This record gives sequence, C-alpha cells and structure tokens, in this order.
Amino acid sequence: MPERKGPSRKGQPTLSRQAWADAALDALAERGVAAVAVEPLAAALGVTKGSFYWHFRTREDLLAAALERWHERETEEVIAALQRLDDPAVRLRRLFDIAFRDAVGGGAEAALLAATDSPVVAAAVRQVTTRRLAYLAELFTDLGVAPGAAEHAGLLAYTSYVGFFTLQRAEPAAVPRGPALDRYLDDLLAMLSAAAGARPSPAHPRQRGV
Amino acid sequence: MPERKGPSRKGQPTLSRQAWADAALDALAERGVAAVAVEPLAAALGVTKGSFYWHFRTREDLLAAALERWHERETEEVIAALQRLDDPAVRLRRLFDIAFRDAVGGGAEAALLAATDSPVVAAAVRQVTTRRLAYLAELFTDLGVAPGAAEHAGLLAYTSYVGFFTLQRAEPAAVPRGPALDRYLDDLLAMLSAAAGARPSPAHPRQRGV
DNA sequence: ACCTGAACACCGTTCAAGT
DNA sequence: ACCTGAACACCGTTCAAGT
Repeated sequence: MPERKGPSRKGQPTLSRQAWADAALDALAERGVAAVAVEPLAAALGVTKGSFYWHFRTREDLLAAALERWHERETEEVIAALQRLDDPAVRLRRLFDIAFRDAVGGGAEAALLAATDSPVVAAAVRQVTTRRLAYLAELFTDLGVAPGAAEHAGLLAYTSYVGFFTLQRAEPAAVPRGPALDRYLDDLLAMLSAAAGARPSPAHPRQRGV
Repeated sequence: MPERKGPSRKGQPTLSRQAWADAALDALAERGVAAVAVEPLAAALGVTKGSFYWHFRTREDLLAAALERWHERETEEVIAALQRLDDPAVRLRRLFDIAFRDAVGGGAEAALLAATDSPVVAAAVRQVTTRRLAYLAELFTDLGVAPGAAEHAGLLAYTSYVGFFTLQRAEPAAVPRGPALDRYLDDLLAMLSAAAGARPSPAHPRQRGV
C-alpha cells in the first residue's frame, strides 16, 4: 500500500487510500455511518466522485478501511499502551479512566456499535468486541481472579462501559461528571470486585436484599 | 386520527397513517434506520411512493411517527404494567426479566439508541431515556433508597441494560444464557443494592480492593 | 379523501477518455 | 498512475391529474 506518491496535478498532492479512509472515519465519528458518502467526501477532498473508484471498489470498501483504522486506534493501540504498565490493578484503573473519562473513540463508538445493519460494520464490531472482552478477562485473571469469574467480571465491565457512552450520546445531561463520576467509577470497580470474588454457582450471601 | 376508513379501490382497504408508521417501525427494528425508506415501504404496502406524501410531509415525519409508537410500546406500556405490581422489589425483578431476558424492543433499541445523527431519532431517544431513568430512580426510592443514591443506582442499572442488548446485537455468542444469565442478573442486582446502600459522599468500606 | 405517474435532485456506480 | 465527465439506477420530494 503506497503511502503517497508526491504531487501530481495543479500542486495538489495525489490522494492516498489512507486519506480517504481517514476522512471517512472522521465523518463517521461526527455524523454517523450515513455520512460516509462518496460524493460529499469527494467534494470535501476537492476531487470528483469518479476518482474515488480508482482507490476503492465500493463505498462498503471505504467503510471497511475506516473501520480497520478504528479497530487499530481504539482497541489495539489502547491495549498495547496498557500492557506497558506492570501492575494489573493499575492497568484496570487506567483502562477505566481512558474508557469513561477520556471517552474512547470520540463518538465513533456509539455510532458503530449499533450500526450492525451494515455487514461490514457488523463484522468489524464483532472483532473489536471479542478482542476487548478477551483482554478484559485476561486483565481480571492477572488480578488473581479465577478464569470463569474473570470472564464474568469482564462482561459486566464492558456492558457498563457500552451503556455509559451510549447514554452520553443519547442524553449527556444524565451522565455523571466530576465527583459524581468518581463515585460512579468507584462503585463500578467495587461491584466488579465483588462479582469477581463470587463463587461460580450457588447463591452467595449479599449485604442487603433489594 | 381516524383509524381506517373502509375499503376504497380494488377491494384494498385504504392505508392509514398508523399502517405506515407500524410498517416503518418493523423495518427499523429489523434492518435499521436506513430501512425506513419510502419507496421500498410503498412497494411492500402495494402503493406508489407518491401516495405516501398524502399521509406524511417527509420521511422524517414517518420516522417520528414510528418513534412515537416505539416510545409508547417499549416505555410507557412497560411502566404501566409494572405499576400494577404492588411490591417494588417484585417490580424491579420483573423489570430485569423483561429487559434482559425478553429483550425489550426486539432489535429497535440498539438501532435507535445510537442513531442519534438523525435529529428526530435523537429527540425521541432523549425523551425515552429521561423517562426510563426517572422511573428507575423512583423504583429505587420506593425500595427505601435515599433519593441521591436511587438516581445513582438507576443510572448503573440502565447503563448495564443498554450495554447488554448492544452486546447482544454486536456479538450474541458473548452474551450469557441460561444459568450464566441467572448469575449475571443476580450479581447485577446485588451490585445495585450495594451501590444504593452506599452513603452519598465519603469513601465507603469495600469487601476487597480490586 | 386518497392515490397515480411523471418529473427532478441527490448519491452510488461504471466507464471511456484524458494527463 | 490517477483523475474527469458523462451516463445510469435508486430513492426522496413535488405536483398536476385522476377516482
């Protein structure tokens, strides 16, 4: 995949596949999957839509390229950064900070996770989801949690995260900020630790019935 | 709003606004927001797309009507049914069963909650979200939880729910079923009760640090 | 009152032709 | 190697005309 070949016509550098994919991912994060449209994107990039088809076979292809970029940026790079931290407890806390405070994905997440009507999007989302759940389970295992309980806790953590940023998009006013967010994360971590420590099968004692 | 006016041409009953809205909601639940398309819907209903514009001003209008139906079915009717139960603890458990087991919304939920690029969808989602969070807070208050903690617990419950069905759509294989689901809901309820019982402000004792 | 049919704009896709 | 420009299909929207 050539990165860029140097200027060609009228001083404009020739467009690369990557430039299209990046523009597509930006549009997607800001205005949703429908905004990944060839003609408007071409206009924004200053070329005709015909030229698009030299780089990509279809619009779906462009989406797939943008999605690949998303996977790399918001999953692989985050995991790689976490793995540079020695203490798994620190890794978990850092992950929560990244996920809940820094709001990974900058808007692409919510747009993507539910746009599973598109087969390309569905495939990318499945991959990312599997990868993240596996990493979370690994993280809890590193903390000393038994495999089954670790998977369970990872699931709980991930659904909370997905729900959180979805809510943030749907109704930002309802999402905790500042000290309320601290308490929220505190409780979540505590809940997770309780769930992770629970024995797999029989009913376990609880502090108060709800 | 007239329901139906009796047959008109060729034995076909005249189409009502409601028939269009229902068809739109079905398409939306099954194939996403993009599937709410005038021409295909008209074809399916056996009329020309021109006729659509007698009932609705725009496609957005149709979406809004479908959304109103969604709000009624998946929020107001559910709440009304719950309120017929006396014991708030039973209400909460029943709500969890409906939400996590019977998968409210039959697919529309995930498609909608993240399709906030459309202003009509965004508005409907905001309304439904606010209503549901308010009801959850009320439910926890009825259980004897203090107002602040009740809101907090409701938020935790709702984000878990949203994350759960999003995951169900994204990667069904990762979602617990059978006894694993029982344990999941058990833990969730216990976590919620712990969070609800926590004092609002200062650091509270936890069973084990994570 | 409710629908048809033709028209037009917008965007995805193709392709011959340009540089 | 990379792009233009014209063409066509599909869907949203309008509107005059039908029953």
